[in-house]
Amino acid sequence: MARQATGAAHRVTVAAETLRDEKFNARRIELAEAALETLGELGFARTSLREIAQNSAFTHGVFHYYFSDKLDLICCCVRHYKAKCVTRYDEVVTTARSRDELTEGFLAKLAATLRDEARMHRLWYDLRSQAMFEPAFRKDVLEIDKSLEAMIWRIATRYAELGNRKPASSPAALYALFDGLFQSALLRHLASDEKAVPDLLDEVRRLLPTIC
Amino acid sequence: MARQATGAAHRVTVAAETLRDEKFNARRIELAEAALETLGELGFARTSLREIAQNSAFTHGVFHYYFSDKLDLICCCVRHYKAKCVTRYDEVVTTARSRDELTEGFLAKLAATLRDEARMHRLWYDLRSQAMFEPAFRKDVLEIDKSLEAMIWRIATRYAELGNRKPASSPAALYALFDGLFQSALLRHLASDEKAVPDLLDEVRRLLPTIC
DNA sequence: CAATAATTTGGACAACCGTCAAGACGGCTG
DNA sequence: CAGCCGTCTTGACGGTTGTCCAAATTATTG
Repeated sequence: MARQATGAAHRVTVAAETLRDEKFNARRIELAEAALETLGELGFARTSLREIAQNSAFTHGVFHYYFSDKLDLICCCVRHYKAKCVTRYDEVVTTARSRDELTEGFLAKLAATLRDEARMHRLWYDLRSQAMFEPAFRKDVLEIDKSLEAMIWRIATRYAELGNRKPASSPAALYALFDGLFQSALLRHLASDEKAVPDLLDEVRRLLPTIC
Repeated sequence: MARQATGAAHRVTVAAETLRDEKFNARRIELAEAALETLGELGFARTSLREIAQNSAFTHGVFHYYFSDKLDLICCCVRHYKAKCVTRYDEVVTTARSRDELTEGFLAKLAATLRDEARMHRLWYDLRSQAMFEPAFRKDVLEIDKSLEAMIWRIATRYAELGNRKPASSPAALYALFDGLFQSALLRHLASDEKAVPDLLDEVRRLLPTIC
């Protein structure tokens, strides 16, 4: 393609290219979303491109057309997953007018996401573990981890603010605590432990006043 | 074999059987230990029986003779790994005569294991994530998690005792906190983040007095 | 020392994997 | 309408996987 076009012709070329790029990217996300279905069901280790294609409306060739290889696809999946996750509690944080309101709103969302999106969450933990082996995943995973930490920190600071206090520990420690609790609860929940969710809620309810 | 043997003959038969069983089991552990080498290097998803065999002194057929299938082998690996892990801090806990002594002993071991046994630890996180997909892993993983929680609890109660206090939070919350911190530090360490270990030590040093 | 059992070997098998490429399809442009 | 380009389908490829098995080897027993 004529990269050296100038003036109006150049602008038209550029516009057409960005349009195509956007379309291309939208398709990538469509495919990534379909792949997430299967990945959430089977996990990274057991998921093949063919299985992904079979559980979707696409053929396995399309995936190779839009992604350079399997890692590229899964990186795209992880990155896309991030955007949906990080804003989960933002509405609760901004609308809550008291500590109790924030607590109950947070706990409700926590329980709902643990129950309804267990497959996506277990995929996240799977991929985070994969990042310990596969360098190609690390950048994205570390970035998502940072933004999850920031998400927890927003909740904590708002909770503290509503009590005219400041959080008693660092963002890293707070995130580690909630992440650890959630991970443990998720495993128990997936193992059909009926008490997993209520136990998590009890624990968090007890913990919140002590950390802020 | 003559199961209905009685008296002395019976006892001899039983003795021979248990001896054989023990030998059989010892071999299983030998094989599991060899498998752990490769599993720690490649992770669950990328490890095949042939790869395990090639990186060891055994042929791939032996593994199938001692284990009914791949899951059986890996379950055995996990179970064996457990025994080595859980006692890591016990000596420090029993010999420490002051809070500072316990703190420094704990931190030293923590840093050492994060640096020297990173591969085994990442395998543990990998397998714990696999348990969220593979029911066959769940029982063993949940059991190990419980005993790791108990391990942390022993440290915490001893630390509290040395200050004539009681731990300020539940065993589950304490374990979640330390596990979360360790997991995050491990990922950063594997990503060649020089500050991963010192940051973890700082965080734990700051945290210990606040939780007991 | 034979004979029986336990262990080990290494190859065969079908199924599956990621990757690739040749060609078909359909819309857009000149 | 012809030709091109981006998109997509389909099937084939070499390699790897878990599993199994018959034969060889070693250990144990009578």
